[in-house]
Amino acid sequence: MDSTWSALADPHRRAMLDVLRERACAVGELVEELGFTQPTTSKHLRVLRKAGLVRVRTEAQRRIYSINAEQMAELDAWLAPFRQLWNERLDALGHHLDKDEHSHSRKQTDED
Amino acid sequence: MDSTWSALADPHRRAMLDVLRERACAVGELVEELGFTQPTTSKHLRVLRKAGLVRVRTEAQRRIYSINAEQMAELDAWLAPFRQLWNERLDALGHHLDKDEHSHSRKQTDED
DNA sequence: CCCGTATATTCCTTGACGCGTATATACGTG
DNA sequence: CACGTATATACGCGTCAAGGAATATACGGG
Repeated sequence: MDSTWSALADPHRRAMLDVLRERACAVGELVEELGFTQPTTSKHLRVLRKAGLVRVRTEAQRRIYSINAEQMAELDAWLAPFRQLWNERLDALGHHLDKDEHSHSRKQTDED
Repeated sequence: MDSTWSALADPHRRAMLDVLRERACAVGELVEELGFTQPTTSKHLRVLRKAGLVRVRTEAQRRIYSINAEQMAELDAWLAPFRQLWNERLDALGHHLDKDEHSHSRKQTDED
């Protein structure tokens, strides 16, 4: 899914997921815990909900949000084929430690 | 890292990573394979590079891009604590299949 | 040194996003 | 039904990212 990844692009939303991973929370608890305003929190929760990353359970006036593990599993599913790459790399490091003369310690990725 | 996640928010860039996972590619090959224009491809590659998700190797005029497995591993590291959640869920399904009366089959996430 | 190939960058416009403020809706209580 | 609590939404604004077209840079060959 596309909205799933764009939902994770925002660090605030990842922080919310980190909290929700510990326990399901009402909106007000997230507001207290993270310090965002209530409308902002609700709007981020809406994005997470549309992305399928969280689900809601209504409990009187309160909305209890919790992680939707299945959607998180989809993220993991996309990541899974890449996992083989760093396993190979770790394996390679074990075999011939300095074959690439530590060239990976050069920072060539943030040359801006 | 923050730029790492925002880089993945774009489906084009995820597609590029999917290609690069199979084999390292020059820019031109990515252009052919994915059908984006050359400037667009270069710009997306720049984002991926700044995010640390790919690295470049210069080879005459061509720039060979490849996955940076270490940064992908960081994504996996963030995802890891959540993995426990769906393992628990799968485990729970195994033990008492319909304890939550299949409530997770209701789509309450895309109510927009 | 000029040229062709390969790639990066700039400029510009447009659309999406996040925040804050204000307001609307839902729910329980007296 | 008026009220307070809890949450969601609408609006206006500033910022930012993406795409297209044009241009600039790097490299190798004759």
